Amino acid sequence: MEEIIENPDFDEASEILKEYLSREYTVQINGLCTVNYTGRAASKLDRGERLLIKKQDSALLVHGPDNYQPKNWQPEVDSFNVEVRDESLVLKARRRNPDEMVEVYFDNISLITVDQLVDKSELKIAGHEVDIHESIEEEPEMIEEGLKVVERERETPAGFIDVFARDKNDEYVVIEVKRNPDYNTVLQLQRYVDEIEEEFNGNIRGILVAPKMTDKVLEYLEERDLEFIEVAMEDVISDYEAVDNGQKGLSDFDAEYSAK
Amino acid sequence: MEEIIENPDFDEASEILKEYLSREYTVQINGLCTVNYTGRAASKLDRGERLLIKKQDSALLVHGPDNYQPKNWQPEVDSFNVEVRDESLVLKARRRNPDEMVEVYFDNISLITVDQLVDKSELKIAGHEVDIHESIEEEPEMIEEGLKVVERERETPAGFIDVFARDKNDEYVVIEVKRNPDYNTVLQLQRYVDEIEEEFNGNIRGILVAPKMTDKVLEYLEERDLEFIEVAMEDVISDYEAVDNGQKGLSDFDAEYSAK
DNA sequence: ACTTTCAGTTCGTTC
DNA sequence: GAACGAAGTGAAAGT
Repeated sequence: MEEIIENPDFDEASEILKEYLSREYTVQINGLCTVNYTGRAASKLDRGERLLIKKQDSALLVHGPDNYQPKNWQPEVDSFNVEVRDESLVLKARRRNPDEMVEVYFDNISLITVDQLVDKSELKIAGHEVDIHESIEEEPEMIEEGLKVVERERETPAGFIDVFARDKNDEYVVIEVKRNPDYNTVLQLQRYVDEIEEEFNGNIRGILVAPKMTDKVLEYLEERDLEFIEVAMEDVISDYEAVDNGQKGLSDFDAEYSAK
Repeated sequence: MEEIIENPDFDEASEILKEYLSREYTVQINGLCTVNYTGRAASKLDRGERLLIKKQDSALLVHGPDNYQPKNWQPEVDSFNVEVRDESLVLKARRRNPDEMVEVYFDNISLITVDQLVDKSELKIAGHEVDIHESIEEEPEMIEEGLKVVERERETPAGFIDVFARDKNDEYVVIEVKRNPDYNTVLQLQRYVDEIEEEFNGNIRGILVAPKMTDKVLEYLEERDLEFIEVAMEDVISDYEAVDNGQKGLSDFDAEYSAK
């Protein structure tokens, strides 16, 4: 921990910020401030107590007391500017491309901490659409008995078909995989089926594979004689093990106290 | 500032966390940890130094040293659990609906701060799609000389038309507004035009209005004899004033030092 | 560098 | 509560 400063005056704060903002340090500022944003859109945030975080890659976050997402942010700041003016400390963070700026006017700063975090680890996520593709390719029978994958990412004039297969009767099957299927997914699948029917001059089955489904989308599918197969997320992430202590499921949780 | 504790041992940390996690305090923890997530998907994050934030509405964030977005999160935690086990402090945050859990295993904690932030202010944003709609309605000639709005949100079997208007020759015009237009936007507009042409039995103009455009989407438009009008974001947010000191644009920024 | 597609999307509004 | 669409979407992969 490089610096921990409680209730700094603006001159002191300004000095610290100028020293650390543009370098690879994680800077946290708790304070009372107003915030303006101009760029792709425009926003203003009236006076309130907030937590500012400047990360080591120059990303800037303005967090309020609630909501998991920041009130304001800047994914990448090209230049910081700090000055003391009219009884307030002004922090400006600008980036080009797109040209946008976040301006923070501090009325009071209760805490500044400066730290250098070391974290080379990567976040590995299982359960994406691509994982479902792979599961199907490894184990086509999870979709349907007798199914054989012919080709993946087959190109048609309407785009790329996720999985192209043959069923147990040796008929062609077009499979579209979606994590969150909607009306457009159905239209897409229909377009693929139309293309393949034209190419092979016959009736082709179209199957939408997804971990969840809504009544409305199911209706659209049935209107077009398309099919739906549900895949359980557990099947997709089954080979996935948590890092520590075999914490694999949600079962061994014994709540001691509850939030809110 | 309620608490600032440097390098607490696990028992001390555990005590503080149990006291404040489930109450309306903002808790920040800097420390070395691994993180697992299980729920809608599954993820694991190997050992690294990170910043954890528990907000006053029980939202939980796990931030790494870079990237504006959190590595792991929980928008709303229903129950926290803290225990010291095998030389590590384990923090579990679970929510139901969807049922998911974030588990954090601390190997070391360098700082815990507890604060109560007061912020009732609302974030006001200008420049959304609805703002473009309103600008058109107030000043249709920003799109084209002689344009008159006939109806907004006109219903067709294909969905709702953003703006339905007549041009200076009294011909009907279908206007689709999009902040980030893509291929689907073009298809949508085409569907609306088809519907209106059927209803009025004649040729109808279709215009896509957007603050930006890509070459590819423009091609799609031209292939279908649809038109594109660019609106400047400045026109949409022109009546918008920043909170302090008349900071309206990006012009008065004088960089003192640059980031990265 | 631009385009396209997905996301533990999230976050609204509306029905 | 489900459904539909927008986001200062962001991020990644392909071109």
